[in-house]
Amino acid sequence: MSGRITIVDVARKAEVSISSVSSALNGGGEVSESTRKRILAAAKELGWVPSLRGRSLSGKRTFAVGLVVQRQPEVLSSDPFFAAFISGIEAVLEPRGQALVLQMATDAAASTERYRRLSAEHRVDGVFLDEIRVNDPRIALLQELGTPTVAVNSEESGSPFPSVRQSYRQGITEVVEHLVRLGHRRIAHVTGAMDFIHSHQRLDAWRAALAATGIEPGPVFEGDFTLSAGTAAADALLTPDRDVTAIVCANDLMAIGLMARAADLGVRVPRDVSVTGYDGNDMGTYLRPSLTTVMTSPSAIGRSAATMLLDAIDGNPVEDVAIDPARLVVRQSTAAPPTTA
Amino acid sequence: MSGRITIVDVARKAEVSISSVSSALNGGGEVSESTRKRILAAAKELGWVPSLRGRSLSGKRTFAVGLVVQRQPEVLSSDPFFAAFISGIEAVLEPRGQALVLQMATDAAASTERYRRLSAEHRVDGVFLDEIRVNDPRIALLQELGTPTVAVNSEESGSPFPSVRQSYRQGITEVVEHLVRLGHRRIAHVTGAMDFIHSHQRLDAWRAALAATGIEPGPVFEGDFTLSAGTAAADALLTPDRDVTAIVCANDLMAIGLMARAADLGVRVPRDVSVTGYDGNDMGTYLRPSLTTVMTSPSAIGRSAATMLLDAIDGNPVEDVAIDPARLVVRQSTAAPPTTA
DNA sequence: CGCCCTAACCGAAACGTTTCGGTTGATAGT
DNA sequence: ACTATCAACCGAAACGTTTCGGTTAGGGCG
Repeated sequence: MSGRITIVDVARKAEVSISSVSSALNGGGEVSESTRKRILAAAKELGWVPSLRGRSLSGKRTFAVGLVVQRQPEVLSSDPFFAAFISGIEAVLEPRGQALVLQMATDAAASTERYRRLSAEHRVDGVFLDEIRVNDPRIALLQELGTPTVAVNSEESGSPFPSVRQSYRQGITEVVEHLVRLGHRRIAHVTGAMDFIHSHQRLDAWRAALAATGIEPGPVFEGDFTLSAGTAAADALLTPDRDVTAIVCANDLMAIGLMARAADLGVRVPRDVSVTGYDGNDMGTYLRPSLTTVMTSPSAIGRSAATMLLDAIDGNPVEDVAIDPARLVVRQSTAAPPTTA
Repeated sequence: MSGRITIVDVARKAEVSISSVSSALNGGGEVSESTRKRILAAAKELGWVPSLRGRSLSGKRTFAVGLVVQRQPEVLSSDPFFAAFISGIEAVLEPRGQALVLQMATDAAASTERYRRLSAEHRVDGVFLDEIRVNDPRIALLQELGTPTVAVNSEESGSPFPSVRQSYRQGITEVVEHLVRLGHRRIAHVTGAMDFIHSHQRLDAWRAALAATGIEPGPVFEGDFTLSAGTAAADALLTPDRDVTAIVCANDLMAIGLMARAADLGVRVPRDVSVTGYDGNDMGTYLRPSLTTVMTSPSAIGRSAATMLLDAIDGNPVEDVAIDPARLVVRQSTAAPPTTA
């Protein structure tokens, strides 16, 4: 109904050619100030908004960017990362008239396929690359497609795309130092799914921080970032003859799952064992005990990533961005180890 | 780089006209089986995918649908509803070659503005209308714009758009009956933000269920769906001289916040007070005590909504859909009231 | 006064599809 | 043998912009 008016109607009303209308809007060509005003007035009066359809065909731009998230629905539903990440992206996109195309994929094959189509159909001008995996096939694909891309927390060297990163080292070092200062000497780690590079990053950071304090690394349980992995970790680590007094989890969800199972096993947190998470999930504040964790900034990451991507699309040079490092937040789930030898 | 090939290249390679290529793909016109094969082979060999740019200009279709979510970032970050809802939508969209444009708005004005632009720019073929508010201005707007729209959990009569609904009555009735059966006679309610229609729906259902059992409604605390509203509710309802023995919360987040504060106040759940939520947040399973709640089906709602919207866009008649009602899930946070008079 | 320059504006092509009326050659009917 | 019919295919317009080369009128200059 309302979509009928086009640039032609505006041109007719303002008594100019359509090329002048276009120039008036985009500030491109030479239009006198008086006619520009007349044109804008006519456009406003008619309620004309340039159609993206015509615009993108002509201008080779879509004014949209893509994000493909690859998750098992299970993890997704309780993971707050993406909501905040996306809201950061949107905060940048909206004032610039861009839109976000969000797609979901359940496995790696589906995920690369989505990127391929996004690019082949010209649905977006650029994409975000997040949650990078070991030997991630999307990297080669996006390079081959030539689609402008911004990576999130990619590896610190050799990433072919500009990247925004929030350092995990400091936060995890702070966690370990915090535990050591409390007196812990036997500190375990529950990893994320090991096909993600950030699982390795966090594991390595945990090892390095322990090495720096001269303490032997405790047992490592291989998790997968899910709540249920946390309960499995509890079963594995909280045996009656355990010597572990603290457990560093690679994300909050696993820490929460672990604490739930600990309660079932009669292991008290933090009195019997200290537990830490990673992310800064709101929920952690409302657990009892509340969760000591490392606070990340998904929204800030989204803002930076979006800014970089739009710059890259415009053909401007883009530099890597480092967000202020994720930092330790001490809450109730950590305390001195039990004094019993 | 790879985006250069067009329908013209395919036509040339297959030695036909571009209109035949188009027909071969869309199954529309009359093309012999042999040439159709030849055309498809040529297309495949060249790796041609029809450009959405051209397609949408010509066909007046964008092959995208829009969702605007309006939330304070705070709530969003820990609310799992949207992730599951979106994944349900995507499950339907993807096989049909459609994409989801996701936008975020922080207040009502921004939200209507996003819908307006989405429509004016022709960025999408239709939209979802979710989290409907009392006197929601988006309803009149979308009617005026004429954009195909599917509503989620709209009011049961007088909605101008086809709607998918999951009944809340049964679940809340089950909650109340469950509590009454346990022996509770003084049952409070913590509402959501009262500008949402579903806050009223849940409040009314709570009242009705109590009325049906002949019990007077207990106190009502006006919350806003956030974790911190839950703690405020705890402070208001868990006074030392309280007579309330059970609290029905309008969502899980508030129940979780409430339980956290209850623990701080030394009020034991469920021994001193029973608490229930609404949604079926995964997290509720991993709290101790775990949360008795009403399990909703955001993913199924998303699937139905997407199916309906695509049908509406195709001009097919669309009927309202009712998802299986949300049902009570009993976990640890509910028990018999304390026996002390 | 004639020339060139420039500001201001216009016309038309181009972008990549779909669609629809038109053409062709073969087949069927009488 | 001639025409009506039909399957198969083609040509060109249309969708709504942007862009770029071209035109015009006016002004400055020698």
